[in-house]
Amino acid sequence: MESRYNPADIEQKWQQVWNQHGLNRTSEDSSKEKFYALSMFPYPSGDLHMGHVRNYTIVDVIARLKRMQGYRVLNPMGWDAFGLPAENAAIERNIHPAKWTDQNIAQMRDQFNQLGISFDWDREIATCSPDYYRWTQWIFLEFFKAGLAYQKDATVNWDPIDQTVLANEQVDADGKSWRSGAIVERKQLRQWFLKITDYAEQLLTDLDQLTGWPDRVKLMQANWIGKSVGAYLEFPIMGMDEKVGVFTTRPDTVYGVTYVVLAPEHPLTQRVTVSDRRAAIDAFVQEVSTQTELERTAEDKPKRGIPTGGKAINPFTGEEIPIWIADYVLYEYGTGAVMGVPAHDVRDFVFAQQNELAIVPVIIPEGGDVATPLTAAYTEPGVLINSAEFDGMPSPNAKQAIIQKAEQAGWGNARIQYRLRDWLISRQRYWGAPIPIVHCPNCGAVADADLPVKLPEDVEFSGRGASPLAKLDAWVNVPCPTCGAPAKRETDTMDTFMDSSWYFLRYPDAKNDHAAFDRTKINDWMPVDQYVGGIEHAILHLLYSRFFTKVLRDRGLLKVDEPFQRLLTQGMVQGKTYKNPRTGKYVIATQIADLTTPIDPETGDKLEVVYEKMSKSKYNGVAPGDVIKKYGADTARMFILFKAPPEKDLEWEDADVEGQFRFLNRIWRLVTEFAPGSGIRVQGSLSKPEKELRRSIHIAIKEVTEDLQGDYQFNTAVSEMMKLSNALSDAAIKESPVYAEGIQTLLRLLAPFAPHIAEELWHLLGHTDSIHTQAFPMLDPAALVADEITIVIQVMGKTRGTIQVPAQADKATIEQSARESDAARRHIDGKEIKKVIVVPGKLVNFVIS
RNA sequence: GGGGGCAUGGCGGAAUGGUAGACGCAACGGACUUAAAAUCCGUUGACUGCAAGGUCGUGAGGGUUCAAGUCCCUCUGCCCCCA
Repeated sequence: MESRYNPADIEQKWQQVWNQHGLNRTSEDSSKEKFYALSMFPYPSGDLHMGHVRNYTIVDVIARLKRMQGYRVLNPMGWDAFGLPAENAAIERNIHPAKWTDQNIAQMRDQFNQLGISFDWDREIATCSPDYYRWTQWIFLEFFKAGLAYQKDATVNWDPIDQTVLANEQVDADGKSWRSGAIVERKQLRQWFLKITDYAEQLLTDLDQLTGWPDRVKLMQANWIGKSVGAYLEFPIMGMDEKVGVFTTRPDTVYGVTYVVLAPEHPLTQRVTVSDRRAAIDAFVQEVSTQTELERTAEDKPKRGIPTGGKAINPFTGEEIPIWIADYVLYEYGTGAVMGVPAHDVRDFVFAQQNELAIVPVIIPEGGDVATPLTAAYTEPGVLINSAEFDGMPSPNAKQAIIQKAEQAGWGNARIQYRLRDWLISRQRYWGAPIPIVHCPNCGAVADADLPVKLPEDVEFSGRGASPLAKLDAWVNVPCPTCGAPAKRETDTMDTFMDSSWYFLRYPDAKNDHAAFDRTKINDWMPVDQYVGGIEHAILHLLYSRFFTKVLRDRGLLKVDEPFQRLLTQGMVQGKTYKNPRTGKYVIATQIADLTTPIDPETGDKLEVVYEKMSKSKYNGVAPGDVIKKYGADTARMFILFKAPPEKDLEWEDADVEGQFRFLNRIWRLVTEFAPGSGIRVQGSLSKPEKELRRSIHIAIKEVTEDLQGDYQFNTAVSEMMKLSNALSDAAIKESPVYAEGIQTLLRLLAPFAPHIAEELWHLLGHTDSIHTQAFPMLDPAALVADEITIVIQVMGKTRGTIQVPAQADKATIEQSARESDAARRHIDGKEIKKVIVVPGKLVNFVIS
């Protein structure tokens, strides 16, 4: 039975067999419990990279494990196939986005199969296919019907040379267009939004349901939603029947308001500006309009603002206060205006000092004094002063009391505000799902229920001018679905996050051509039991998917509150880079003479060796195909699983890949050298070495099973298999049925991790059915029982040695043996023992004087 | 600036408050070989000792405890999110 382990021979063979037997097809056996394993679907760039390999390997182990544990498992795959790169390829290489995307998908599907990932390809989806995006459009219309989709003006990046709208990714760090190099302008355009803010509170509170999510992801979402509790207050404008509305979390400081600030874009800006300030204000507004939000609000930048000349009244004090505009106040955020309380807000303090605005302290520390003049803002809660009838009141009470007064007087009310803003889904691009709306001069925006609204295929891609769709008159001009009058199609397409916010709902019923999904099927399979993907999606994709799920639930289309039960965010795969610390340049490894003391071949500088995310520009990428060719998919999988815990970054190291290849070779030899024994039923009494080996076997089962429960510690699971493999090689009882049990157990433990070699060896042992249809090894607790156990001897908490005692020894016996041990006597003889702590099964600690 | 996380041998990483460094990589020594590769056996935290053993040791400092990598406080460094 001797042969060499040659992955190339066996991997393709088994992949074909599994395919033929439909081993990866989702079981519909309703007597089994369901398990929905999901990987974040990739953008079909054409090349599988190591990050993908890691993601999909992790999910595949889980899926294979759950199948062996008797679940019916849904493990689907699809393509997040709309988006900019396809359109760029069209512009640059004159290939149609659809064709380019299809080619890439075919290539990547092939690469997936080489890895031995057990996807159910019968349920494959591509978001760019009309069979799919017709339902994206349908879901958009559900939002539209529910009043959750609306239009308003918003800012876009505008390339003045190419006369086109740019995506954020097409604007470089200097604010220039990727194509024309022109400075990008900001322009207002009427665009579609989804009212995610209506669900802000639910999206926040339901985070508590997500017990299987990493805390930091939940925290990131909570921060993103950004709930703040406070008050809405209105400041009447002098000489006008208008008010400036502001939101504040500190209504207790309202007596310290010495000015109000409007966002430059605020409609009131023009109206409150006095004539001799007009020119200055217009110039400022113009200047600010070219700045990005980040530039305007960055904390290290000076806050710039100018007075409008207009005045408002602080209704609480009755005093006149100036109205300013400033770059750091954003119109999109909150009410687009803020009240200035320099004494108690850091930013306002700086702003007031710069601009010589009044600073009136109204809060002092409890039992403290007013520092005059104030040298910094006092931002803590405290006790009110200079606040009329509220003087002496502590901040928390004052907040309530002041809100109450505002409500009675009609000056404002309590309000909760969220940082979260409505989701802008319009994209002025071709390669996306068209928004199924017709604009009619009589009826306004009308839903086009005749889905799909297909993307026209005969389109010209120049990267210039309006979106390719807007230029197709025949496509744009249609009769209104309601009144029949000549009308125009919406030419914007949807943000690709729309496509990916519901794809997990399509898999359970991927081929349905009369509905997005069948209610029974969706309620059967949802929620996803384990979702795995990169941390980069911690906020947007996951938040949008949660939002969609809740809206569809409220439309009566499904039952779950939350789409993803458990979430695992896997770490990056990093490659070894050689970096010149002086020039900051990366050097290709093959150009370095001696890798142990790397020297820059051009400059002679000593190179730094660091691990960074794999990328072409850093020359540190490792192609999955190359690794598979050299070592096989099983080795690649084992390496990735063993090298680091799944949520941590993983440093690609060729020597460690070799290590895993060696391990699989050891298993290969172990099994091929083993003559199948007399069966694995263990009967009668076992010899001592048999008992010990059997104990090792069942410890491995226990540890691997525990490592794969909940937290998925693949790295330690692999090391437990290594221990078992070591124990089997060391065993002197190769003829024993216990040894046979060990070999078979090892293979079944290994099957989810290295599916090909496990299958091959399983068949070499004479089995005719697939190892992947076997039950995962079950723990026999009786096998774990040892006759003797090791007890640690400590003196004053320091370990001094160990003793062996019978497993069933009681406390007194253990203590007695411990006292008599050499280890203890060396340190306790002649000393007074003050206390003895006996932890049965663990240790004895002597406390001496 | 606010919030969160992390820090363990030469390296990746293990350790329900109970023998720190499992498992692997690298390194070193040995066996096999004409030689090498592969494989197998052994050593490998530091210091000390002929040995048995001892002392120190999980970023730094303090604390709780019979016992701390693990819990609490302060600090330093790095990473992430938000601003």
